[in-house]
Amino acid sequence: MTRLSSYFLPTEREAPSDAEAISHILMVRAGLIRQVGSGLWSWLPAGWRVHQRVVQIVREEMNAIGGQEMLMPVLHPADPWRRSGRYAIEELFKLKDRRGADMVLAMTHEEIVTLHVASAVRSYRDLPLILYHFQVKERDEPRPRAGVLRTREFVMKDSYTFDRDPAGLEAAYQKHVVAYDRIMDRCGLEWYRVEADVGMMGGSAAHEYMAPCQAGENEVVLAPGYAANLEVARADAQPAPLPPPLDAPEVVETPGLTTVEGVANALGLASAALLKAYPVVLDDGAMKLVVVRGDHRVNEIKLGNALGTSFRPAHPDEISRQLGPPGFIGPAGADVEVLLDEAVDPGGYVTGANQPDRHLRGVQPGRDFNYRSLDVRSVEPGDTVGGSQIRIEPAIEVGNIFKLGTRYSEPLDAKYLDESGQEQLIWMGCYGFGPARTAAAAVEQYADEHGISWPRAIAPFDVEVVVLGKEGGEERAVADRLYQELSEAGLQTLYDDRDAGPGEKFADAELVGCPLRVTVGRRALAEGQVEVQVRRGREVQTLPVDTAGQDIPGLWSELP
RNA sequence: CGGGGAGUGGCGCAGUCUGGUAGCGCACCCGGCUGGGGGCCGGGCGGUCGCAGGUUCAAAUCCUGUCUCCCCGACCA
Repeated sequence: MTRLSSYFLPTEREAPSDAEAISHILMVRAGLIRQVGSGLWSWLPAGWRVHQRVVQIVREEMNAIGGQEMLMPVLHPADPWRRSGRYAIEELFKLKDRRGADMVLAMTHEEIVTLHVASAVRSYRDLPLILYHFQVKERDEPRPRAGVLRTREFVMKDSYTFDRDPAGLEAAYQKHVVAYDRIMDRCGLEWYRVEADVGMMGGSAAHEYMAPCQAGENEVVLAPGYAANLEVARADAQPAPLPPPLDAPEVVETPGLTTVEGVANALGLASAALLKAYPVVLDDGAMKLVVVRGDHRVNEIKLGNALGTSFRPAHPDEISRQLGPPGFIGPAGADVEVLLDEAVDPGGYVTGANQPDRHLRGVQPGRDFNYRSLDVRSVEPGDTVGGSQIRIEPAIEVGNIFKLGTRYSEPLDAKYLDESGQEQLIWMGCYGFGPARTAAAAVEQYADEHGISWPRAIAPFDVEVVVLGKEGGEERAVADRLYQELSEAGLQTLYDDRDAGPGEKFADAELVGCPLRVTVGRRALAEGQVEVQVRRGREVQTLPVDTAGQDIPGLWSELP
């Protein structure tokens, strides 16, 4: 029984002045969320209903693949985090208890769940396991933003799988693919499963579930049969327009021209006819010269993955000492290993001459310098995959699945005995899902100029009954009865029984965005009808009063 | 962390430059009218102007410090 006259749904006519993202503006205006501090949000009753609906869908799908729900605390002793090596993470909230013991607020639960499994699992007979919980995560984000899109505290479903070997992990991973695909479909979002960076954590595979929308912080690269995070995407570059080859490199004077654009303009060439040199220093102190086409950009994540180690850009003095004047360096004659991007086709290019105010033209990879070939560039609009042009779209990451391997079982000593009595490390996977981001993504994807338009599976209410006319009038009696009938038919119904004008009620209903709005007013009632508006598209139809209670549930079940 | 911006009733804002004891719209409360797209009339409630010092006869306004929030970028195990 939810009557708006006594329900805490504080809608606002105006957007918060500091909000930019659509989901931020609308979720606040619709009375779903309220800010407490930077990156800290309360969920008001209607907003929490949305959150809980997403949670329930996730729970059902996790249970369907054999997940076992549990609950672990948010406050942890620091020790397990020291053992796993994650205590140093800057985002980790650290505090002390009254005795001065170091504590942390959990950003995820690998350490704790692994310890439980380590202490309870003895035998291969105890595996596999899928454990999960819904729990608050705490992260001291450098920059929270856009309402509930990026917060310092949020509820996450995190599941962890424990298997005896890589094949078992693969099976657990595939189960999560199935569950997550279904979750995304059921929530009514547009989504992509994309290849993702496995990071420096040494995992072997990762995918992200992305909901495309304007406020997204990630970029996904799409082509028929292909979807990847821009961080790791590979594609074929458009060919570079190159001048005719030269028999040998020639020096050209380029005084003061230290940018690709400047040199290209001065020589009347396209940027793609130049090579860009990017000196980096690896962990072991070795300098490498990364070379990409002039119109391309080095992708530091791909570069790090290709190198298998972390690195930093070389300092200007290091460049001067080992290569030449910054702005005029190039691979020809360089005294460090050259890592040439795969998108550099054979041909003669303009490069830095490693001398002040000079470039070389007609430099050919292989002939004029030796190199190792790697894919280290960011893909760009115009690139193709399998002959089709790629699209690059912003998206919100709402879920991720990740093969951890033995990253945690090793430091935390999670082992089992196999059939031959040998101790073996447990193979783990971890899988996150954010209900808050799912809700925000749905707002972003389907909002129109009137407000939110929820997918029916995650709307705060299935249907909103709006009654027009005075207290005690016939409209009220009909609406009261309809509200009763819809509730009994199993629809979660919000009843706008406030003493307010029609304009205000319609505006609020469309702002809050329940998939159906039923209007009981004098005009249609005179014909024995009520009006039903489908929120998405705002089309209105009329139904006979007498059968509306039976017809509306069917209508609702047809909605997206 | 770098750059930019903002803190004045619940929300959105003006007032600050040029100091004189706080105002507008919406919301809210009371009464009446109205009743199909945020309606009208009348009467009200509500603010130590983020905080702390200082200057001054007098500070929302000037000075110093500090806290908080937002946006862009960097970062995001």
